[in-house]
Amino acid sequence: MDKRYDPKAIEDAWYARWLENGLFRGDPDQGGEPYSVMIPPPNVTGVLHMGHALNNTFQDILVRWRRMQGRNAVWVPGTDHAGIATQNVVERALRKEGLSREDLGRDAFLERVWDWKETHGDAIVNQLKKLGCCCDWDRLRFTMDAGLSEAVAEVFVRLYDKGLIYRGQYIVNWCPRCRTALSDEESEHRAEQGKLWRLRYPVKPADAADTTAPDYIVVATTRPETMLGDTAIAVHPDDERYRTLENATITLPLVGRVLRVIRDDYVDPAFGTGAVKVTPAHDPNDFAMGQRHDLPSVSVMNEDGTMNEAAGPYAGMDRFECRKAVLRDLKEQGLIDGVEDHSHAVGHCYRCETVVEPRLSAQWFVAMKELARPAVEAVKSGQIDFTPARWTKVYLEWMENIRDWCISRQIWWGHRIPVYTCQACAHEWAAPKQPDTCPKCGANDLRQDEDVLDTWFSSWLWPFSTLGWPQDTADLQRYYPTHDLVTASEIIFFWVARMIMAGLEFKGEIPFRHVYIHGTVRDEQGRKMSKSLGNVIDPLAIIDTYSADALRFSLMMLAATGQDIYLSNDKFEIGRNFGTKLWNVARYIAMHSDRAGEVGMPVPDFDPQQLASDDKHILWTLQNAIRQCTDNLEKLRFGDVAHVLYEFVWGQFCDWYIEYSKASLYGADPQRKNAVLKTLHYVFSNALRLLHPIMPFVTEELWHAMGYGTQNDFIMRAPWPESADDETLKAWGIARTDVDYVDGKHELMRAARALKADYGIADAKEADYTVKVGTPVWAETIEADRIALQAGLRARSLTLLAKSDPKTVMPSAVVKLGTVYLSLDGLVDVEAEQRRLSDQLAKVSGDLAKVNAKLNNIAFVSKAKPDVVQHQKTRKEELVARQDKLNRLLETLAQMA
RNA sequence: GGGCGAUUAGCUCAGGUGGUUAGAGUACUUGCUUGACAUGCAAGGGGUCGCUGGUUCAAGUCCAGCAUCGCCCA
Repeated sequence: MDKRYDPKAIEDAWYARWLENGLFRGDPDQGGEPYSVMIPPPNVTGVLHMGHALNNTFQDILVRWRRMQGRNAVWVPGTDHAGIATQNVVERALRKEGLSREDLGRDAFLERVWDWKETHGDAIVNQLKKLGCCCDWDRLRFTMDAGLSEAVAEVFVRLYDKGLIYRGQYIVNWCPRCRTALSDEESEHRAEQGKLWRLRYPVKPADAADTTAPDYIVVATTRPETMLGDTAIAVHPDDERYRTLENATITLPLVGRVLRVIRDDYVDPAFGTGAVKVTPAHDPNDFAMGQRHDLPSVSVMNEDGTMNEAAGPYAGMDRFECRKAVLRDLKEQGLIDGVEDHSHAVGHCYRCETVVEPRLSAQWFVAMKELARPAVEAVKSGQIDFTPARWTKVYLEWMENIRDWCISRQIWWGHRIPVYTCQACAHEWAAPKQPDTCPKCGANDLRQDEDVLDTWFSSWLWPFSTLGWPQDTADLQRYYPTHDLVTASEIIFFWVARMIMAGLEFKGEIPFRHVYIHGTVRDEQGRKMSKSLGNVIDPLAIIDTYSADALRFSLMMLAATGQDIYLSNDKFEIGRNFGTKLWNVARYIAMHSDRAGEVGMPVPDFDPQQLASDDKHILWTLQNAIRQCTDNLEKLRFGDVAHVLYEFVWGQFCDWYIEYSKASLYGADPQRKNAVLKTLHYVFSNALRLLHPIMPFVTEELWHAMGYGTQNDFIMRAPWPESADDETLKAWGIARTDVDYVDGKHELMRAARALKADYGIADAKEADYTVKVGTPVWAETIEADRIALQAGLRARSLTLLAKSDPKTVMPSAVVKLGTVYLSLDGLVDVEAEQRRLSDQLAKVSGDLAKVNAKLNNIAFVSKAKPDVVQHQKTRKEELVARQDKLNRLLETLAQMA
């Protein structure tokens, strides 16, 4: 093996070999309990960012793990057509050629979009491959595919025929730049510091002689330009202040329109002046009032946000320019009553960030209430659960207050709404396929609706449309419902909730069992990563510098369940260093092995006679690690899995067992050497498999380098480790006392090294040690383990004392197994030694006082659980023993001084 | 305005159902070209667990209030 680990040399190669061997392929005809995951389809315009890397690493871990467990696993990948975003991209390209989409016409434009998709649409897919994702690429889907389009049309027709899709004039979120309607979810509200202007509308009393009437009524608005479309003034029905205005004439300034005064509960009499201007064509609440009071709607804006003819002299101006002009003119006429700063939430287009304009237009909607009911039930009953559980509330909250979904978009790229109107008889109907004739009158002059559907109208079918629905396919039968859905909180409403509704409505079954919501990737300062902030960390650049494994492992180490992840470049050193560590330990093992392969798998028969306590300890610790990994994966606690493995591989295996093994591997006893090698390979081959889901590449490389698999026998399909049962451990002669002893030995060795360090002796330098064994039980064990202990301590000599104390004064430390002394060539610094032991004593005495306080408390002894009390008693014994030893050592020193 | 989350070492964070001697990574200090590894080894310093009350034999952990920050929905 190379001295240096070079991930670049192996990652792409292994990925290619996995592909060649069809290891990612799901086969519905194969046995095994199915396990399926649907990728949250990234936009076809997308470029892999850290959020994708995180999201897909989780999924890849789950799929690889389940596959190793023997499940019939499939991970279905794909992209969505991202209607608005993709159209924007292509339009931008056209503009460079001086063309607009209208210049091309609908068909030619769509051809251009398809061309673009064919050339650029695979970018993100290829990037997922760099990450190592084991998606079944043969099943790659695109929301505009023939199959998925068929599903979309089918669903539309079903809902239409059921009366759940309707068209109507409503206020929608309108993006003047994209020139399309958006759903409520696509309009992102952001707090903005705006202004609230108070405008004066002149009042002419019904009775000219009435002098009590005010000269004007004051209304407040944040969007003055909309006043051009006002058709009424509204006050609260109980508001006495405005009684006199009932029959007065209110004139709309600048326009001269006469406004009605209406009384409506919607108005909050305590807010502002208690009177509000009503603009039914430009505000959803005003629109509702308009409906209630039969008000005319005057739209003053064009699709692109410029003012139309109804705006009179302002026609042609942009809406913001018009705002300035209106304010200027009102000011000239003395009709501005005041202005104040006002912070309010303003909707922005989630694609282009343009300020959304509420606009009256004819759109298609899905009535959601009926669809939501079973979807609420599915979560309430626990059929579907969320991790972390708190998202359940968020989901239910939204579902229970669900609003109808605006699904029409005034763009060209997408699924065209399959509604046809007969030009002869005006019959309107929805059809899954383009009809030739009107089913009512037989005429063939038909017109299809011009709009396309919201992209999410195809994404919400994703869990079953990707498996072939509406055809009843083998895939569908085998892999639906899917198991885990891994996604971010941002799209719970957009996507997760809607998929649940669609699954239940069209498949009659939930689309997935578990929803795992992970956090958002942020920069060091906690800001979202964005191109405009320039704080993006590009996962591909990280892969290039540190490797995909390093990226994945680092992300998992940092991923606490559901919490946001704060990243900086140097965070990825965690994974890189860990990968290097793995590589080096493999080199070490390989260096000492002539015939590695035969001991990797399956589980070897360990001869208890041949196993030393350290061997038993690492074997026991491994079982523990296996249990914890499986357990944490089942609970979707990815961060814990990474931490368990890090601690096991580095903290236990490398730091202790490997060091311990050196004495045997460099030693002369072939039997010991053999037993240690066997243990090394068994532990390492298990560790590699446990690590494989997180670090697929380096584990595959080492699996082969170590000879654990034959040429075409990949770790990818090696069995997931199972912890040895009690019987096996017994057969190997492993008992709890072995583990306790080695833990105690580690403590002793650490204390002994600290003695060296305190006296400025390099760790590498050999020293003479004496150990006074504290408990008779350990005496035998330590004596039997003397060689290993001596080697571990780098001790030139090791004197074991069972009963007597050492004759001379030496620096010492008290540990569970006894007292360890360091022999010095020079003089002992008595004062320093006294200080050190006194510090230890102070700590021990402090702890003892706390333990005693508990045990002397009758309430504690009588009320606390017996095992808790027992634990404190045991601890007390330990502390007392330590205290005694320390006192004795200090006495001896005192005699010296 | 409503809801949710966060507040633990200089920094980034773990601490499922209350009982640990409060941990990790990183940064820092000191010493190490030890035969897997300086992308490393060894030893160390560093914490009133945001504040105030409460429940309990026992609170970083549960409850209430407050403060600061962040997110979602109006």
